[in-house]
Amino acid sequence: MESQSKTCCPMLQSGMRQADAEQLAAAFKALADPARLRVLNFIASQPDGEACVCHFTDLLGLAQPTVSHHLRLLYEAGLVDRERRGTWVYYRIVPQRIAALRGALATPGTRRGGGVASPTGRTAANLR
Amino acid sequence: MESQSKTCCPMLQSGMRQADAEQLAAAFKALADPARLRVLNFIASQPDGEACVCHFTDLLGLAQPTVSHHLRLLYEAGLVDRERRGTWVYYRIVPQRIAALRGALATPGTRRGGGVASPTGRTAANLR
DNA sequence: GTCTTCCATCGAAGAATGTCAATACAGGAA
DNA sequence: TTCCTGTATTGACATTCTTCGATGGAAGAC
Repeated sequence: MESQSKTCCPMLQSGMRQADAEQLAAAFKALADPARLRVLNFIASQPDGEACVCHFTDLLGLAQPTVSHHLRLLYEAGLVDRERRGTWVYYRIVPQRIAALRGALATPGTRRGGGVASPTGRTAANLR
Repeated sequence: MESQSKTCCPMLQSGMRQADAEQLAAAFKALADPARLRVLNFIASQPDGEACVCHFTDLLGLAQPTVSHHLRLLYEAGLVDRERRGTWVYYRIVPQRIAALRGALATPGTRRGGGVASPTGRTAANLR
């Protein structure tokens, strides 16, 4: 058998820049919490695509300030939009933003390996 | 104009259970770091779909134990697989796992709102 | 055997995050 | 105006995460 080569494998400098990685990571960080995922799921399950804050506390079993905190993170991440109507505040999902995250996980073209933000495709750029 | 109703909107109990949300959140948490995203992107950009650890330290500009820590998190999250060949250890992406996360962000059927793990579709169940 | 290289683990410091009680703010009703 | 209700903000605490230096283990070269 042929012996192992001296170096492990050919270096092929990747193209994902640090700034892109940080933006993408910030977006995924907003998803990386069960309470926030359940909020998003709940909004998406509503017939009119929106939900008011008053339901989230019961849904999550968390204190109201905690819920408000999570909603703020989702809002600042651009994943949800909000609108005040009278006393209540309604939240709805921003579909383009979700789609952008899905795109970052897409396998660009025919690449095997499951994707994750192509270096050349610059999928991360779609996020803002 | 008709006055606001006394309650904000009809409750529609969602179906995402806490356990599902926690599993999904754990997976997204593994993605929620720029270093780990760059690792995944780098692996995906390799012609043979794998990369050895020795390249990651230069790529990330982090200390070797830090890189090893991130690789461990990716491995424990099931996002990458590893194989020792001689002195070196090679990592490759687990495409099904990435696809499962992408599926959790998919809009099931014709639902508006961008998806996020359908309550009835049980996309989160595909993760393990 | 020893030496060297590559990678993982341990232990600790600092930063970030999740949670809640208390408080503040905004809008409608009386 | 005052009161009440729904939501956001503040401040504090506990937990988790990121990072690195020091150390340990595995495999090949000698």
